[in-house]
Amino acid sequence: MPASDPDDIASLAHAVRISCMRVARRVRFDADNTVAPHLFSVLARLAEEPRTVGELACIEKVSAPSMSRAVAQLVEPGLVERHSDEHDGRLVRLSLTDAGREVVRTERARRDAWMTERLEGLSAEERDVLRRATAILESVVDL
Amino acid sequence: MPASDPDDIASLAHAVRISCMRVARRVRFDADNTVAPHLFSVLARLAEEPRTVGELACIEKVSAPSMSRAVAQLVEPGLVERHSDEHDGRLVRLSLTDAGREVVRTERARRDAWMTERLEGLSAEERDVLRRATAILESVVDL
DNA sequence: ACAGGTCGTTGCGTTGGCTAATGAGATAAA
DNA sequence: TTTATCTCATTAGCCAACGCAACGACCTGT
Repeated sequence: MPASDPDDIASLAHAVRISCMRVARRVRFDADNTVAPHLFSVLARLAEEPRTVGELACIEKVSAPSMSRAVAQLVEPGLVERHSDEHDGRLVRLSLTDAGREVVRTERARRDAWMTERLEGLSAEERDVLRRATAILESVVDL
Repeated sequence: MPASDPDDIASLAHAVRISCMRVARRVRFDADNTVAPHLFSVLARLAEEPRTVGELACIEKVSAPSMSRAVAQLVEPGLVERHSDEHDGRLVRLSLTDAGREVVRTERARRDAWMTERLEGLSAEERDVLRRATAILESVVDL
């Protein structure tokens, strides 16, 4: 049986990649963002847990100076707080303010709304396929 | 039956969105690109079929001037050709050169390689789920 | 105490995005 | 046919985000 046909897997890989990239693209575009995409990305990271500038720069794959500026833009409107580390004066601990958490919450709701709207047009079977697919994709990415 | 449970759809929407965005993110970061991302995106569109500057700008959701510059950057190294339209002198028909097609081919191979590698670890059933899921996602995005 | 390393910030050049304005060509009306 | 208008692509000029280089502040090891 052709279950492991290499060519088949390659074409599937292409299809999966294209689909995911298109979805991500649409989500980013359709959301007329309150916060700039790269700034929201930082907020989302800080929503997980407090971090330093260097950690954020590494996670977001940008240089330390770029992240430093991004953080400054989030501190200015009061979405992020700076705290100096007790044991190491060089470090700047960053965390969300209540306002920052609220921005993350509403922005996520808006992004999910776009997808929800489109999924409502699907059949129960199609949604079940997607449900199983997301579980598989998560395991693949986490790898 | 709970097939249309609104809450269920919302949580699925969130899961789908997150999965797709994570995959897209990983693909973008892991590929140390030969061609800049926004330029490759244009090449990929032209690989589908020849288009005009305006069409590309619309598809890629950028302004006409931005697309004009991007096209110029692709024409300069000989990846894209300009042809004036026979019936309408204002239009600039754009198409890939052989070199352009080669760039698309190798770049896609490199991007797909990451995904292929991970999909090889899956079972035939899991791959089938992904195959059906991509078809569904395409229809959802095209909507 | 001091030399070297790390963390964050600032200065500067590059690049891609936008809007406004321009030029070339099509199109419709007088 | 001539003129006005509209469309497409490009140019000009500005802004935002990035990276690199350089710096100041602060730890760490000798």
